[in-house]
Amino acid sequence: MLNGRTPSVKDVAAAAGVSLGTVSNVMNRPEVVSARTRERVERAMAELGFVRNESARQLRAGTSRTLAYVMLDGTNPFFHDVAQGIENAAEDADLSLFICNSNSRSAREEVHLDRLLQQRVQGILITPVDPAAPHLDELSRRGVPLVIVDRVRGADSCCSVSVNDVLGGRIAVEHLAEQGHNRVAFVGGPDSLGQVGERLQGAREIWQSLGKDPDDLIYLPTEALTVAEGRSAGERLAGLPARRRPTAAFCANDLLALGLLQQSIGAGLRVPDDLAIVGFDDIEFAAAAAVPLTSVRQPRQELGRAAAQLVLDEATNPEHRHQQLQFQPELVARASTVSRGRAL
Amino acid sequence: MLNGRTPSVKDVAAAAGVSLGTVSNVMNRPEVVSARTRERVERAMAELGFVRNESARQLRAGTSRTLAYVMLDGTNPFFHDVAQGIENAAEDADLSLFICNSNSRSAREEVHLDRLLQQRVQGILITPVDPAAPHLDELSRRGVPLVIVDRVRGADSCCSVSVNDVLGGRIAVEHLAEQGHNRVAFVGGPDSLGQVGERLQGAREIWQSLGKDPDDLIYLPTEALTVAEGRSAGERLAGLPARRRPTAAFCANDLLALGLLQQSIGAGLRVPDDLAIVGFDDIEFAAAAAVPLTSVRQPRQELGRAAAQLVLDEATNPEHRHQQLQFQPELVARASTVSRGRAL
DNA sequence: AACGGCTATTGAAACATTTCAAGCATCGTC
DNA sequence: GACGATGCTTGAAATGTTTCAATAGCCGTT
Repeated sequence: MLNGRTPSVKDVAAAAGVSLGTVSNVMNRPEVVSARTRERVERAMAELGFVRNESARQLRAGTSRTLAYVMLDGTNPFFHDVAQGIENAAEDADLSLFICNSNSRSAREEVHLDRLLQQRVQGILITPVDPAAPHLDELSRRGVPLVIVDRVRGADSCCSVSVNDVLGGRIAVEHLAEQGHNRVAFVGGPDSLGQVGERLQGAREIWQSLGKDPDDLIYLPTEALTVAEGRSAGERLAGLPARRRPTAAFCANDLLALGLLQQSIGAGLRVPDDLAIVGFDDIEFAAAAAVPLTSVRQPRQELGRAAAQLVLDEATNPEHRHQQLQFQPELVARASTVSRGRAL
Repeated sequence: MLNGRTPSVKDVAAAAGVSLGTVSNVMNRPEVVSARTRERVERAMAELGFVRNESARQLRAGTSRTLAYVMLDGTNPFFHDVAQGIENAAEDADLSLFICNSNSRSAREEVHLDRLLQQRVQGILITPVDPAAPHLDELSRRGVPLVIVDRVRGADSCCSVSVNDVLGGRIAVEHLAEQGHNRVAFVGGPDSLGQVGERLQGAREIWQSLGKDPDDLIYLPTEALTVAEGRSAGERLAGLPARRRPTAAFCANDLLALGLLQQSIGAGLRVPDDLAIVGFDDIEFAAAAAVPLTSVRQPRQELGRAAAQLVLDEATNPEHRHQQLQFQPELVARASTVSRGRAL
């Protein structure tokens, strides 16, 4: 009767001598069924090795038990920390988390979103390639709970969770100025990326308000936010004529900073004495670098957790209002900007 | 008639003036439906914004379109590279990939597996906390296609994909011996971890066959394979009396090696002149370290891709035989073992 | 005009669950 | 001993697809 099939509620019901509905009740509202039959049903389940079919459950109940996060760049540990924060929140709410990776490709992002729509996930968290992409509007229009992570989107068409990147740029450069640097490079790009633009803006603002010459804040553009690009920026830096060469660099993220650090040390520079370096994100490897990296810390896990809470609110609370949450970054000073034995 | 609901095949059929079955055919075997009606149906879908309900599809068709990977440690980039390899293979097969993370906790692993069973995923790839855990047998017994990644399991109860860790240990230590080191530390632990034990075994084998004194291969145990543990190992290393202190260290993975590297440089040692260091895995940050790290490379993405292919074979090919695939590791020599300007 | 062979479409059953109104005991109360 | 009330259990409908046997239409042959 069960020939090889994986057992269904029907089989359990038969084995326990009760009806379908009772088995379902045991799973979904155990309090309405008497202790005696509950126990009988549970034993039957265990004996048969019954595992509830989630597709059928979801089809009938109309509600799924999963959240999804579409991350921007799988090679950047920052996003994995964000994902971990989401996962923790999801675990608390007894939900599963689907993790996808767009690898910064808009087409791939769209494929993932389409599939998530088919899965009828409860909500989608995303760090988008382009926050203005029309396929994101599409989601809102469909009424899928949506939260933008680490970016913001025009108007309040949906929730977002981000970090004050302008402020991040300010504190990074302020720190360098305090250390006595008068010629500083900003390494990052492409500046069409929201974060890069804002971190640069913050850097320029504080530089100006400190009364420094704008020409002494040098923009060193990169093609991407990777270690390799950081190295290449280092080479360009070394190629500058000595009187124009900066004594410090503020990198738009830690991967760039690590690349720059590596290239500089390899070229015989002393860090921080010949070149001070500040990164952004404070990923785990920042502290673990051979010269521990000063960095602007974002509350990565917190970011993910907050985003998950927003998406759950949107999914469950009918009076939900879209919010733009913003966290404040914080400078973590380490050896890459502060000489050993030299007081702050 | 459609009041707010998300449209179903039925709505599409009505809008296009055809039957349910035809709409389904348009999606699943477009070749059997005439160009004219196909076009009509497709227009109706676009107008209504129809998105197929995957739960219903899966319930009826009995087959899901997802694979799952349960990774061991989300903080280790190695596993993300493996995941990327799986993802690529999944993409080629037009499947989605569910990524879970057990964070080395057996209980969490079990929760994930249970949920994946409920989802009726096509197959499960896993780097288990303990390859002998009974809940893995449970999966095999249920007939879920299963592949163990980066570990092996007794007998041929299921497929596995791994790297020859004994050989990895041999080539690492052989390389150090070639560089003239006569006193070498092995850093890693706990040695209940399969990889750690086998890498250590390989190290001991080659050490002996080179005719060196076993007492000069020093085992420095760690609690986990993390950067912090690497630093702590560095402190213990520094604490050894000079005549017993090794001139080289072979670390069971790159995170340990990076921690050791950082601690050593911070303590004023020159790498590789005072201490040569070899890691294992060749994660991206290995090459990017301030002293680029010599490491034993595992074909990480290849590992994932091969595992995905095995699981797909098991899922689709009735004549599938379990296989234990093993890749060979390869030494990547960099500055952490080879002095600049000194020929290999 | 009947027929056979195509191709394109249809209709109904099936998938495994949840939900809910209705039914059935059992019990205490008058 | 009738009556509600209470507490469990049941049976059937509903969810959105896919699948497949059956049918309808069409064309060319005889």
